[in-house]
Amino acid sequence: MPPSERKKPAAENDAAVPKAVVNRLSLYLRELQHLVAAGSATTSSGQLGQKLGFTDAQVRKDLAYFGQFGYPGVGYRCDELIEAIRGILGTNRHWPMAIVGIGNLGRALLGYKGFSHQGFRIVAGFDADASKIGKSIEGVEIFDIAELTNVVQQRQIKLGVIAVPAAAAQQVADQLVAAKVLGIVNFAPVTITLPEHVSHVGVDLAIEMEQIAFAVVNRLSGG
Amino acid sequence: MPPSERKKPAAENDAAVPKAVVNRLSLYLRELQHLVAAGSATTSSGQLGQKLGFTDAQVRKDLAYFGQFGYPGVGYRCDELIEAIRGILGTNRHWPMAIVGIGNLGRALLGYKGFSHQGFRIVAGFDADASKIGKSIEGVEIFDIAELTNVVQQRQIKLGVIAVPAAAAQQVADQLVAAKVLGIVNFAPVTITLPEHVSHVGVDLAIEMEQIAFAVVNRLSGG
DNA sequence: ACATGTGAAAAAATTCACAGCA
DNA sequence: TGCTGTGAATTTTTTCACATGT
Repeated sequence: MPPSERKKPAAENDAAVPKAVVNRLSLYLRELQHLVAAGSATTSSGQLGQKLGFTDAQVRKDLAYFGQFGYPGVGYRCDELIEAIRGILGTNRHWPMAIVGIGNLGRALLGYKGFSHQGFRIVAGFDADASKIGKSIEGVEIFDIAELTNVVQQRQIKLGVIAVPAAAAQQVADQLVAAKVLGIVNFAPVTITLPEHVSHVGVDLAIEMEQIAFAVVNRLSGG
Repeated sequence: MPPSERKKPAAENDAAVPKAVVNRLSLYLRELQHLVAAGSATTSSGQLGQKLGFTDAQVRKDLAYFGQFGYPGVGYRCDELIEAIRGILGTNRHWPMAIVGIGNLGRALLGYKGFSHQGFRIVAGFDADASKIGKSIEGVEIFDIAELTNVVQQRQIKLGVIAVPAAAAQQVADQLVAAKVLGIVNFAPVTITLPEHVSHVGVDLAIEMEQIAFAVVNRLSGG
């Protein structure tokens, strides 16, 4: 019998969960999946923390936001903790998603293998370039961006990924919001403005490089 | 006369600068460059913060880690602050870099236009696949990964980008370290272990999607 | 008048340290 | 014994609020 929620109804309105905690949760999940692939059945906060560069207390405190998942004196059963974290993150559900902008980055995202394991399925691509429309790339149909609202509704798309140039990003974001996606990941190097009820995450490849440059210039090893 | 450093020698050993501060610095820089492109000569902590969703005090405190860059009663001169931040981040230098792994993502990175504006120049690609070696993609020569050490030294490559499958990432990281790169950006979905003196940043596309899933499931709008 | 820069206060996140259970 | 879960202490980060400079 898994101790899934000996106390807390997993993600109650207790307190706002810091974004950093959610990010670490994803790292724990990734590490747990590697552990299972390597044949481990159980692990501990100490082992998990060591692999990722966190303290054992941090691992336990992070999990404590959501419930009690371990066995005192023993540790955590990997498969149970994986399922618990997937439930918390929502990656045990199906997430139909669309990529908008089929340039170099858009194509790379269409072919990325890592999404399917966490419930993300790319069910449409969009572009304004007539030479791409109607084609199928990596098994995904590419539509005219003018069809976005229709296709998002027909295919029940919940998440949109913006991979267009900066100048077009806000307009694409507006179209995705109008089509009623629930969340947006923005790869364009610009800040987009969205209504409160639409979640978003921004990823800027140049900014990641800038972080490494700073770390090097200041001789830091941080990750 | 810019007030560049009325007090602090920009990035002294005062105190460790939080990673979150450095990340926001990159966002300020991006926003300032958009402001200049839009014709603004000056801005203020309030305006900058509003565009990015931070308070004015936060913007000022972040900059205060590195010196005094503003004019009381006036604000900041965009061009001066841009140069100051570029100096802090180190993006006013030249950063020869290499992409290891010329799959979908590697190719997208080779063609990414956003790097050159911040001093990053891709001067080599590496792959183990004989059909790619010797070719030129997006104007970048692709070498056999066995040549990594030689090429890194010949071309004075300072940063390495890992875009290989998870199973090969640690080995590639070790090769980059042996070739004496100063920093590594890892796109493989695995935690890599590096010596203390090599800086690193990890970017996992699936984890970014997981963050959006969590935000949606918990009806958050955070970015 | 207006916006910076900065001590002081407040809030948040992390680490400590130990009771309790397997 | 070994490891979790968690209050308490500590450290870090953010916000406040105002003296200072233009």
